[in-house]
Amino acid sequence: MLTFKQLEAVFWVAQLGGFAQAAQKLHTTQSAISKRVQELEALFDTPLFDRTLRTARLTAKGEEMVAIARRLLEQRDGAVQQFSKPQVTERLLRIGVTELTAMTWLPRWVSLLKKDHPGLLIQPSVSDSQDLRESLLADEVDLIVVPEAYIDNRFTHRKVGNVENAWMAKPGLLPQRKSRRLHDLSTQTILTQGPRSGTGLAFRQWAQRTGFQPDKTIVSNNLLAIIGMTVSGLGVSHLPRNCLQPMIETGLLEVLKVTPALPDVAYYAAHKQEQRSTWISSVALLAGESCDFNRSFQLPLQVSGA
Amino acid sequence: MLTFKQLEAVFWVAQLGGFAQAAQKLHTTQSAISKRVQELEALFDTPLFDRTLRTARLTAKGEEMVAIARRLLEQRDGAVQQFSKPQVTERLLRIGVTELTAMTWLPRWVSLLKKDHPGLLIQPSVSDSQDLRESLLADEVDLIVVPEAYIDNRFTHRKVGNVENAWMAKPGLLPQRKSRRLHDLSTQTILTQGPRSGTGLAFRQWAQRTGFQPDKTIVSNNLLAIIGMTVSGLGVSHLPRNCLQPMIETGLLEVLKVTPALPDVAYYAAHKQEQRSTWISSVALLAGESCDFNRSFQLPLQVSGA
DNA sequence: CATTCTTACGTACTGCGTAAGAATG
DNA sequence: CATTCTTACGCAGTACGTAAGAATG
Repeated sequence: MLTFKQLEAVFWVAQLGGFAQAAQKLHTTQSAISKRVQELEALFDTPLFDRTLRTARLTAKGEEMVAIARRLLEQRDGAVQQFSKPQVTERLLRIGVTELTAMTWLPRWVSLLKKDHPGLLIQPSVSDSQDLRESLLADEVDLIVVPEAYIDNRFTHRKVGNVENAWMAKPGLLPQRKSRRLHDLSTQTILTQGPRSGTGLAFRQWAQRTGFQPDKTIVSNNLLAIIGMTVSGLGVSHLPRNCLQPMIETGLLEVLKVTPALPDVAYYAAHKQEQRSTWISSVALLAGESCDFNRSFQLPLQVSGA
Repeated sequence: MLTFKQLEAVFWVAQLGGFAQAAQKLHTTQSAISKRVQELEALFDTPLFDRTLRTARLTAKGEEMVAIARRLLEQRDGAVQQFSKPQVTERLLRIGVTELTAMTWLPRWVSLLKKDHPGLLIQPSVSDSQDLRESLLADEVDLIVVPEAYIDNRFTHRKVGNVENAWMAKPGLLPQRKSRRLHDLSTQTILTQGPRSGTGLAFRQWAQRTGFQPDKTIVSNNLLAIIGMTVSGLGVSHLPRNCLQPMIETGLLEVLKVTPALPDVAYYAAHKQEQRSTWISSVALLAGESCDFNRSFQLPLQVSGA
């Protein structure tokens, strides 16, 4: 069983360069530290320190473990700190959105919020849907806007908009044709988002259902990166249609008519049902009013000179 | 002391709706679960379950704790799984970049990589600099491109480029003037990135040194969101200059001449020094060749209709 | 009165510290 | 031969299981 004590041991040994120093730091003895490290080594059946030298030197696996330990310990300390502080400032509104929202209607929403609630401190953070959902559960944000799939009974939610998707590619990448079947795409490199993203998840599930299995894929966790790589002709991707209209009109992207068509994705604003709820509800309402995934935005990326 | 056992207890009690079920799941007794939960409640001096009901119901704080527990346990399991798998596929290249890189020269880099290494599976992930650094340490990515501040002795690194920053705002937001002092900005709302971002960190340190203390700030973790809000006139921000040239030319943004000037930020490609290094080095070299933060890209955002 | 959680108590065991041992430079 | 980590061993405290108690619906 992995424990924090073990992680603390390897971390501080690595940090301070010795078992003795780590022992002092953790208010225990060298012996205990040695044991905890050995437990960890036994657990994963791999040495973490090079014992041939007199002084403790990390192995490659040890380096990795230290990095993992640092992360887990930071997570723990952060969680403790967050949980310990009794209340968040009342005039701070932390909203979480995905990239697509950030690119389209976030500014308008913030703008309306500032007008309706002057003096309010707004903190918009952008992340993938799964991260946002977890942040909301852990009370790290007050309200999120995510695809339907990430909505949960525990949240109060309200639909804010719909996103229409389409297959896109660099014009000329594929032979010109009126329309095509999904199968025709499977030899192409498919650019898609990771499983932590709403669009990525929806696409994966849809691909599963339709039995679509592309040969090659490039996976990224970032919409803009996908768009950029698509524009550069690195592959075919499924992208929000309407907001990319200008890029289609200027000939940077081409919409591919493919059957069956990609599904729409519905977006919801969600927050916890608590005391602040009534107030937060008005924020969610404003989200619904300002939401517009179809507003066009222009070429966000250079065309690669490859 | 917070332990995984305690977290597992509250998590599974919440998940399965009872102490007895959780006990079964964790191969122990109700009594032990009860104790672990009580330890946690004592640790934070707050009830996690409502004991007035016959069946276990979470309190508000309990909900929060469950979310925190879920996250920490997921982190742990992920770490274990990652550490347990002996080796990553040799033909998979996982690169980590910041948003700015994703928006400017990532597609070109990927394009060159595909040309030089056909058949290579490329996985670009986009995140903040601190995240990327941690991911590299934990062997979750093979190579990252981040600002100088996040480079570490443990990494092999190579400079790839330089980013020139400037103060920007929506034209007309501030009274027209040839040039201004930093002090003149302190009454404006400052849009800036969070402390986990390279630019955000550099700015904070710089602000500290120059004694700049803005009245109001809007903090986000996303460059695109900052740009969007700036274009919408929500405040003044420090942004990469050259790549936003088209937005300046089309009158969406205005560069403010302010003394003292904002510092440049140097970007480096970094990777661990290991067996694969020689190969990875060539990837880093290509990064240096394709890097160009000054390539213009056009308006990535709608103008807010607020 | 059945179900669900808490409390009490005796036990087993894990993890700790002391101190001696091994290895290195 | 001093320093650094490991091993051995006995001890102590912790966490556990059993079983009885309290509270709820």
